[in-house]
Amino acid sequence: MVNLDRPVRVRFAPSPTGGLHIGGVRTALYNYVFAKKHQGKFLIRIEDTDQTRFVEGAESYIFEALHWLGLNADESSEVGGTFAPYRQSERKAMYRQYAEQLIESGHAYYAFDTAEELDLMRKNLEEAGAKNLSYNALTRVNMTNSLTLTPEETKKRIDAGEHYVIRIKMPKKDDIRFEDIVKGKMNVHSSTLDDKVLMKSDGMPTYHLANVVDDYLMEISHVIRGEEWLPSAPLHVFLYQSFGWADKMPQFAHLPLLLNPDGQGKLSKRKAAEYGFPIFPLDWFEKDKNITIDGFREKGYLPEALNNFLALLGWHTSSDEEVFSLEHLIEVFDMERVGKASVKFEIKKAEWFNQYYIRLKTNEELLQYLKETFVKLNIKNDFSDEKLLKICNLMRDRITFPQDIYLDAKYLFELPTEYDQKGVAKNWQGEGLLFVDFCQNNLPTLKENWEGENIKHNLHDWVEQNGYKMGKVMPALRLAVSGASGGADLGMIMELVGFDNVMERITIAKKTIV
RNA sequence: GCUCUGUUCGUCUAGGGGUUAGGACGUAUCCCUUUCACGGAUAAAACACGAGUUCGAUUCUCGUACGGAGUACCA
Repeated sequence: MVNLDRPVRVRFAPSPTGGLHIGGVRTALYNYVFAKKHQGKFLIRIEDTDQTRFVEGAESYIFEALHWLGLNADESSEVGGTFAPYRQSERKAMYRQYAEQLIESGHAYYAFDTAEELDLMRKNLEEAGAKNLSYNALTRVNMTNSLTLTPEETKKRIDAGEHYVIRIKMPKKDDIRFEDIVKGKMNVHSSTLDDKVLMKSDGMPTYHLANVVDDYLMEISHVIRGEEWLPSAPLHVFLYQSFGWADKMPQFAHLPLLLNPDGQGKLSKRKAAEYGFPIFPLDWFEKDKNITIDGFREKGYLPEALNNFLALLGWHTSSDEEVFSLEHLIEVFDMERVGKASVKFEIKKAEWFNQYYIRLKTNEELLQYLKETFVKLNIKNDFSDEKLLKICNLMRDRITFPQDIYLDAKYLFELPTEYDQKGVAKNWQGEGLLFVDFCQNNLPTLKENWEGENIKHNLHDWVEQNGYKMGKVMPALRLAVSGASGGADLGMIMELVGFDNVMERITIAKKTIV
């Protein structure tokens, strides 16, 4: 059950380590929608406690992506807020006191073991046939920490500037229980958990500490995150208890993971590329490799389509309704209806949504896309807006992406360079050729009234007068004019291309097609 | 390995002790059309397996199989 006893405040907490994974985008979406649904606040907190993984530009990328999707934060490192700062690196100083509080209350301890010693411990444990290789209640008694050292020795080492970490002291036997909104009742025995590091030797907190402290301080009511966090949730619960914050503990909701289309593993960059779809919302430039990873936006996906598609990956209403605007999603969303099972990411439906939302656009909006495409592909054209608008109208029902207005109608902008093979074999003969000749002779009579509908009617009349079969004859003309066997209304194509151009195309076709 | 977790058409899912197991995407066919789309119609397509409980189980329980996650001084 979703607990709504206190003001809803949720956070999306990405790490600025690279492009934002599409799974993270979905997490942000669910957080946003949940917050808005309950008149709550949606915050974005940057979890940059790992200085070695920090990537320049990743944070601004995250904000740009979320803005594009309309998932704007009420509080964040970008817009600020009463709980600022919202960047953990800027909160560094405040974590230590909490870690020390835990040491004082006996819930944590200092540990001086080096990486080598840790490796050695694990190796020995493995050789001894131990099934649990972790730093825990059993093994900590053999390690170098404030539990095995005298207080004096511990102090001496710290004062001497020796590197140390602070670890949680996980109880030997204790049941840790909590209720997850999507997974239900959880019960984990503390003996299966380890003494996770809370404070790193560089003075930075680990995710676990920072996350719990910040969620508490920022009065987060619900933690909505990916299922990969489920195994560490008991640790987080234990931290709340250890701090004495049990009554302020947020409610957890662990979202099912997005899997590769073949179901093998978490959705990965590699598999996404293999299956030919983006995994990042926006283009992401990887400096070290000097390559750009495709983004949904640049591929032509509309934000409303992506949101709609993502919303349905792991969530569904009890009705058959599947088309939701963000606003509508906020109305109908219900966290309790989030599914438990992981979800395979198949792009097909996203394409369908894109096509669907494109058809909802006005011709004027499509015109903007067309112009953007021209700029992007460096295409020059001397068509008037009036003409371009007609092109948009002509193409709107047959495209999946905005750039298709141009890409699928190239023949409107340039002379055909090749002719559809199958079409030629099938239609460039007999009646078809006769009809093309007929058109070549008679089209000039329409020059003064060169308009799609008029051309079409006359074409139809001519077919009838000559006793030709429409299906035999029109494809040949189409071939001559556009080079293709399929496509938009031929009359309109001819109007848009223009009389002189059509005549030229027919001449060229007769010369070129053999 | 260990801990956690999951399993309804190809995919996303609805449903839930007695149903013709519903929808959407995709696929196929048909209608519309000069063609391609759009639109409309139709079809093929699923309860992982085995026990138990029950008059009855896809639905509840337990196992099995298979999948996923975690297992760092990363988040």
